[in-house]
Amino acid sequence: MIRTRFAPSPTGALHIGGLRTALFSYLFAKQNNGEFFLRIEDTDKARSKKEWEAVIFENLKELNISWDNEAPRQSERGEIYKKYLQKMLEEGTAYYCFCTKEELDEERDRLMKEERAPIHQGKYRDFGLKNALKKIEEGNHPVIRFKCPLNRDVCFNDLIRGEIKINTSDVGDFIIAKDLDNPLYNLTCAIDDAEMGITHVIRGEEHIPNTPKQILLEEALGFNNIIFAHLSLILGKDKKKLSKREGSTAVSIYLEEGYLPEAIINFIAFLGWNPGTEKEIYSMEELIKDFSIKKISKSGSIFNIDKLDWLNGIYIRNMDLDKLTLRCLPFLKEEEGIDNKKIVLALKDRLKKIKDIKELSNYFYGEEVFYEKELLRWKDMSDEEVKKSLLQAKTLIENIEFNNLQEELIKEAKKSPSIGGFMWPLRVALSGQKASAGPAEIMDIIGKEKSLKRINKAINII
RNA sequence: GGCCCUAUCGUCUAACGGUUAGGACAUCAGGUUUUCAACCUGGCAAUCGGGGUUCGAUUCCCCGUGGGGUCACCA
Repeated sequence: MIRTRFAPSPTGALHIGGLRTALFSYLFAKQNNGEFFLRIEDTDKARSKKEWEAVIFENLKELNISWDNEAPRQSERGEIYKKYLQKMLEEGTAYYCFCTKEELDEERDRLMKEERAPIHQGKYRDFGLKNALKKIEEGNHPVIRFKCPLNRDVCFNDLIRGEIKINTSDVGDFIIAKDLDNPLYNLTCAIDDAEMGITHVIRGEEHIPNTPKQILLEEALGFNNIIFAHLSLILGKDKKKLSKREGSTAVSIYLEEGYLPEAIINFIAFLGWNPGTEKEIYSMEELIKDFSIKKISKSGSIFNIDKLDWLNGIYIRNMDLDKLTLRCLPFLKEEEGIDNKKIVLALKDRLKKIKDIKELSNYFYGEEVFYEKELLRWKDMSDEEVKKSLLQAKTLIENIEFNNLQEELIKEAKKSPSIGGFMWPLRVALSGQKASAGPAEIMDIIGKEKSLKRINKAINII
């Protein structure tokens, strides 16, 4: 059975790149009737926070990405890692290293100066466990390094990039644990992937340099091989990797702004993948069906918010009105006699994201609207003409039922010199806006009394 | 700097080695509309450079160049 996983560190919000990794892993597992797991990589005790963990869970749920089983926390698996570490130490695939930070820094600087890769040369590689243990007894605190095989090519077949080959001389004796109780990423990752029975690891390109390390660890520990697929990065406008630190990369921000989960998923899926047809609107079910790891593109893609806006607009327009209204409610005011559902209907075509409705709906509420007198003027009308037009509208409105407003207005407008000359001043009188919903829609929402009040005010301004 | 990844319109991308290099977003123009949206029609716009291989290269190979990643007692 195919098993994939998403293994975030709870050191910050779920970000766009992480979401895509999770999504692709999820899609791949589900389309193969496999399992998709979550794992919390919180070995960095200082930076990991339970709050972030909660946010990540919450965001994934809201986006409809569900996982199998409960997500294990690495911080609770210390004994397991310890066992493996001891085994490696005994078998000699790992060793204690007593180099000090200063020593290491010095070595690093020297190698850089020599224009070589700053890879630790393994001073204590052959020191021997017995000697090391004695040194520990004397009060030294070593780290644990992997004893990397010398000058060997590590090859793996990346599902997206094909064969990748890295020589162990470019890997070096990397640190796998600070001590027996504090294992580091590469070790815990290799162990957990094996213990969880992960078959395919789909992750970001930044992990390519970690892959040979994990493969070497797999070998040393006698685990099965895992198949890797490395996704290209999602880039910012500056063509640099989207950084966790920028607020705008946090998935939660997009959710809060009112990007619909379906739209976000659809958009993210198309960042670096497409079905090869011209179909662009995809539900999660359709994605599971059509997704193909072979069609994932190799080059990085820039996060283009314009396209998200467009997609989100489509989802908003296609949404059931009641559901959409429910979504909009947090951004709308409450006023007696005002039907918010009607406001949503009147404005939905103008929304890029749900939150937009907050600004766009202001003029429906309250008694008065404020604006410059000049705004009431349609093209080169004179003051008298504007006033006359508004009076004409006033008379009409006083004498009709609010049933077929649009029809009545058009009928009346056709009697005047120009339709615009009638409609524009009326619309501005009602909304106070250069751009707004139509006068009929506004009056239908705010009612006769408020409409007349606003028209009267406009007449007085002129 | 070493190692690794990568290269088609501004952006996301399509194209068994043979296409007028296609689509979408953005943009521009027109239509519709009282305005703004929405909607419809149309336009502009790309194969990084140089060598090969081949009858033929966006596609395969090599070398440049550009971009990115990584080289932590972070993950």
